[in-house]
Amino acid sequence: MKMSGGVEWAVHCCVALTGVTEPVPAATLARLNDVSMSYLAKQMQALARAGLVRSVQGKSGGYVLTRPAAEISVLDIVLAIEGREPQFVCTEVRQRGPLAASPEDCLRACAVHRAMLAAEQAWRTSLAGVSVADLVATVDRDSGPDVLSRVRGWLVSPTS
Amino acid sequence: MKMSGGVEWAVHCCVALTGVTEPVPAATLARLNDVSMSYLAKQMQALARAGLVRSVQGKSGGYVLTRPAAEISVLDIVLAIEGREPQFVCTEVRQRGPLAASPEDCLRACAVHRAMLAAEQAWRTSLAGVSVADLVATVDRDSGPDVLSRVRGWLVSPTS
DNA sequence: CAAACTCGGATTGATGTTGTCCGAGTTCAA
DNA sequence: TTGAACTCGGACAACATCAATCCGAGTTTG
Repeated sequence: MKMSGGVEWAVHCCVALTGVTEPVPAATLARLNDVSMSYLAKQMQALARAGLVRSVQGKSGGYVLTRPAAEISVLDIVLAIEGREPQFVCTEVRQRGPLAASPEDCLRACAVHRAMLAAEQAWRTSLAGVSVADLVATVDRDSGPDVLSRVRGWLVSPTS
Repeated sequence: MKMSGGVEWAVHCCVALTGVTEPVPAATLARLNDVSMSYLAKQMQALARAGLVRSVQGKSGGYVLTRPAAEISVLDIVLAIEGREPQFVCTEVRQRGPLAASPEDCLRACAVHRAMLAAEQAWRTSLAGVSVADLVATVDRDSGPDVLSRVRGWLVSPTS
């Protein structure tokens, strides 16, 4: 029930990529966050497979956001990294054992399953309501707009 | 990000234990659901450690609910099995790398962290709003009250 | 055209979950 | 009182998934 640590990196990378038009290599993003370059590359590949970023190969290649930040929700990123399978899988215990219910009585999901689905839906709705643009606005409000500006400038021409 | 399969068994066991005053052994609960006896015992131990059920040892021992079903939420069971650690752990990437923010600028949780916390809170709130008594009522409404009655009777004197 | 730089997937090690086992303790009955 | 059977409880392996790494395929650029 623990979320993959790569999700945090992926979200931070998406925030940093806002406002940058040139492709940014995975190695640059890794140095910015001081994390493993190879492993962050794996997360960026997952984002590319999900269509959130576009990968550009070649000498001055890297990753670019495919959509405006306002159209990328945190849920999109989480699903791209963690996968689309629901967190709770019902094994239909009511159809097993000596008092098994008949399959025709189990057309609707069982009560336990429905409670879990509702909770997961609430979770997804909350994440879907926050976009990368919202995160950018929050950071600007908290720490000032110059923080992200410096990050974007560093991504274009990294020093060190 | 996948929920432990033992959670499903634990919730079903709590539902089955409602209305039963005598202790029910783990072996009986395992046969009812046709699952591994030893592994279900592990889940029941976790419930006992969390104080949701009381374990009675000896010849006619077993497990009994400690509280009325209306006072046991699904969240209580999930936390007892999965643990109380939050699903998202912030590693404070903003304080790392060449553009690291100073610690005094990080007194409040970062925007990413807050979004994740809000989603997890929504998930917990949804689970906390469903009690075991609610699940019992739902099953009674869906399949009729005799289904759970037969289960309770079987738990007291199992055949086969 | 060649060289350098990029992404992409296949490979290995660490961590947590799933499943199993046997010993400590308690209750019941003789 | 004594014994025996039955219970829980924690310690023990097997499996799967996550974390981290490496090298090859492809592209751009000079």
